[in-house]
Amino acid sequence: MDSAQNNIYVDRFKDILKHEHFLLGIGEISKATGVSQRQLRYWEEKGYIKSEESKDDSKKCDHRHRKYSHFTFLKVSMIQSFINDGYTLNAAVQKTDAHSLLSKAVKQFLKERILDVTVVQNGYELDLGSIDGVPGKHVYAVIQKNANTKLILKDFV
Amino acid sequence: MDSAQNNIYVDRFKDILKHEHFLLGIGEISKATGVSQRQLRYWEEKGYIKSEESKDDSKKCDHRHRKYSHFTFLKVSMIQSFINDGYTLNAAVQKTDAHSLLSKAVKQFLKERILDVTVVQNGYELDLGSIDGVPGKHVYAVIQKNANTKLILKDFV
DNA sequence: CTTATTTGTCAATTAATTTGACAAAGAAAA
DNA sequence: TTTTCTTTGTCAAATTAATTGACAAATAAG
Repeated sequence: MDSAQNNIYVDRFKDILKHEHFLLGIGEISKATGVSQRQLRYWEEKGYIKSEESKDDSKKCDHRHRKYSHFTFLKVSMIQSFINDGYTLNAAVQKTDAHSLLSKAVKQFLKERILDVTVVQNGYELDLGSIDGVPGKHVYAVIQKNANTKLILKDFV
Repeated sequence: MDSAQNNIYVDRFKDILKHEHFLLGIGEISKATGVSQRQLRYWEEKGYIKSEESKDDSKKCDHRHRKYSHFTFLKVSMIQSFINDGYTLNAAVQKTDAHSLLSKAVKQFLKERILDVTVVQNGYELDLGSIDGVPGKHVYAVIQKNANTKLILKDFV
């Protein structure tokens, strides 16, 4: 992956990361979050969460299985986290909505800042690009199995 | 989110990121990747990909709907990307398997390096922690809507 | 205590997936 | 080219999973 093999894989990976968009069924959301299907349907009825069907009028055919975005999955996880700590449903939703864009920001970071990838011993090194005030260098994240991920500065040619 | 509100949300978010584990049905994988359900079943039959059912003997009950991990979703996306460019199925799988751990490395990075989150104008600032050779400072990712995500160095108290 | 919100459960219906089989298209080999 | 092997499409019958609607129970709020 250091040379020619590099772009053949990395460019595809970046492209997949950038465009990935999958939906989850109610059963999968329920299992992964611990929120029952009955709760999910009720929360949707009350407008706290949205399924693709409730967003798009063209998909509003009866008896269609609900599909949820990964964004909604995280939202449900967050609401449930607050509920587990004693918040009411309404309060949990309010707390969750206050920073609903954080998950999108993290995705934006990944899409914009993974510039390149190199293979290293037991892992990978991500090129995160330049950092303000340090010209001629890039920040790299060194990610290795059984080691703490660390950041380093290296000359960028 | 700058003060007391902070941890109430950020710690939950980090925890959710760290432990999120959802599965996808064959229909969702197929729609999101453009690979037909017939192909996915065949690829599994040939051992190129695995569903949860094919991993875990205890789940090997007949007629159960297949579930795939996000890791497998990315793998299928990658295989399809190679196939779209003219690779045979076998070659596409080989190319894909060569760096199958990259997606896990990226997840590891997120889990280990998002130390804190602060609200800024139109976005968020992620504390990515210290960087080798620059004591007393942390790297921050400033993520704003309608702006390129940038990295900055700031004193860390 | 009374009312409103939220969730569990059941039954009947509809949707989505499973398996198995056969055919057809595509790639590799003779 | 011809033959063979790999890969995918399609169909039907069976099975699993989700849908809606309703009622009851549990929980929170007034």
